[in-house]
Amino acid sequence: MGKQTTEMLKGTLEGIVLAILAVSPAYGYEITARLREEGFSDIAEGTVYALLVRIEQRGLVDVEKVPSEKGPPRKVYTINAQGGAYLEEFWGTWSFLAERIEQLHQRIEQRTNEEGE
Amino acid sequence: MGKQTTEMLKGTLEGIVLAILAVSPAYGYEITARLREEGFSDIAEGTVYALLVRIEQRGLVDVEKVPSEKGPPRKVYTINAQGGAYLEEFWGTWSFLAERIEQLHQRIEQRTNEEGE
DNA sequence: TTCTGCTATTCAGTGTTGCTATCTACCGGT
DNA sequence: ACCGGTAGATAGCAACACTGAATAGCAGAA
Repeated sequence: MGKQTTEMLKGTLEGIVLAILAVSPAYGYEITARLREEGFSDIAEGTVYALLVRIEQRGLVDVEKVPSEKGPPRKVYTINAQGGAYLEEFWGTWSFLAERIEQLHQRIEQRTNEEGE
Repeated sequence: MGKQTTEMLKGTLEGIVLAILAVSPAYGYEITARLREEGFSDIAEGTVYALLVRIEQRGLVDVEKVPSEKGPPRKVYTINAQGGAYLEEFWGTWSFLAERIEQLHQRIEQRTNEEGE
């Protein structure tokens, strides 16, 4: 994965994971798998587990231990009210940023085209 | 500024500044001002200067000292070929991320609406 | 002159975050 | 008994944005 991607994920990965949990509860290993399905192919497992610990400590998710047929018990994470509020805020922040950047992008594309004419 | 915004800026602010420089060369103080105009109202000056040092050391910009009528000489930054390439990559990375997140967002909005019906 | 205010840059220290690498642990099949 | 897949935890590292303060030059007011 590019270094740019890594840095850009900072601050967004948390929201992405919460968004995934908003679709349906999941445990760490599963979340990693879903991330890969979503196209985030190279997110390290360690990263996800560390992130889950963080959002649990902040009280954004509820946790339940569920025995697994295969391997050790799973920690299933469910987004709660506080997490929902945080996610709402996340979308707001994201939209703000995305709009400004999109504007900049378009302004430059325009400039580049004008130069070419 | 919200903590979410701060974290989200990581990895994007660099691209944003390069994008601003792609529109036209500028010096630090001016860049801060432009950022505020663009809507990034609370970015600290110290942050911008530190970032400029970084991109200069990576050779993404050319620097020229220009005397100022007011205050100390200005360091005018111009984006160069390498910086242009980096910026191209930035747009790619950004588009990738923005698409995935937008997808997730829409999936959740949809789900929420279905629930309400 | 001295002080204040604006322009302009620099720097040390801090906190958050994602990555790497490694470790533990449980289970089924060979 | 061993290995591969499932599942989770952790220590150390690097990158980045923020805070707060210091430095520096010049103009006009007190």
